[in-house]
Amino acid sequence: MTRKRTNPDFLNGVPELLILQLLSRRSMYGYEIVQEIKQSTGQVLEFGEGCIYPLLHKLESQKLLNSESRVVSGRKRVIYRTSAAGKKRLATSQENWRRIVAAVGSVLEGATHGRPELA
Amino acid sequence: MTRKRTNPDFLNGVPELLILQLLSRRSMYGYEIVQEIKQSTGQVLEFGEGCIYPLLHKLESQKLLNSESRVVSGRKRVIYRTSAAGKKRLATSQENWRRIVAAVGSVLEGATHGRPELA
DNA sequence: GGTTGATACCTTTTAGTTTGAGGTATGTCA
DNA sequence: TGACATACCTCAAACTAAAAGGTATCAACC
Repeated sequence: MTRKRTNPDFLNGVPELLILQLLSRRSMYGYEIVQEIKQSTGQVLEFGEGCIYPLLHKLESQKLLNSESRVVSGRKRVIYRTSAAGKKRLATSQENWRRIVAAVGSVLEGATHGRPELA
Repeated sequence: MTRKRTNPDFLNGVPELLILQLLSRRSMYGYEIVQEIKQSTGQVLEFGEGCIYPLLHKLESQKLLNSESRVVSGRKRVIYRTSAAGKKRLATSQENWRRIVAAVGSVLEGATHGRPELA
């Protein structure tokens, strides 16, 4: 309808973080990643192909991912995997994520200035 | 080169969430909010005035905030407070935040082991 | 008296990101 | 044959925070 959210709350940078994480465990191809994120978050996070594919290309051009092309039963697959540099980036990105989650949590739970009142 | 991040990772929508939260506890003015967020997060989050002021105006125009002008020792202050509608929005926004944090966490902590079953 | 810095408000421009819609092509199943 | 899932890809639109600039008052300092 009228509200078309092209850049929804709280999701900025999350696709990149998840891609680096998933591909550090095992290699996957784009379409698979889209499905995997959907499933493993119980449909809470759903990033479309229009989000994932450009990101894979960007991360690969930054040498954070390695890729390899295969043909499986007639269909082309491009298989990606997090590189060594990608794992470094993943580590700092994870830490950044946790720092921010903690900081937001401290405001939400009202741990401002020694005022441990009710929430 | 000094890369200029205009929309940094993980922060999308966070300023709005924090503003609604802070102003649901007590009324504050813009400049105060900027300082408060900086302090209460230990400098982890620092949103400039160019981010906060436009947001205050937007939230007020959406009736999520009430405002009141005062003059304190010659300086004008616009004091804001979260409205009833704003508290509703705050509640859903908080829940959304927690859902996303949990979802991302489930991927980040998702061990290398087998597949989790349906809930 | 003049300069600096902190307070307090505001706007404009810019860059980056997800979305959604669109496109191509193959294999499988009814 | 048609429909559908798979699997890849691209592009414009919409939204948001950052940065930098602007106005004005007051307190402190030399």
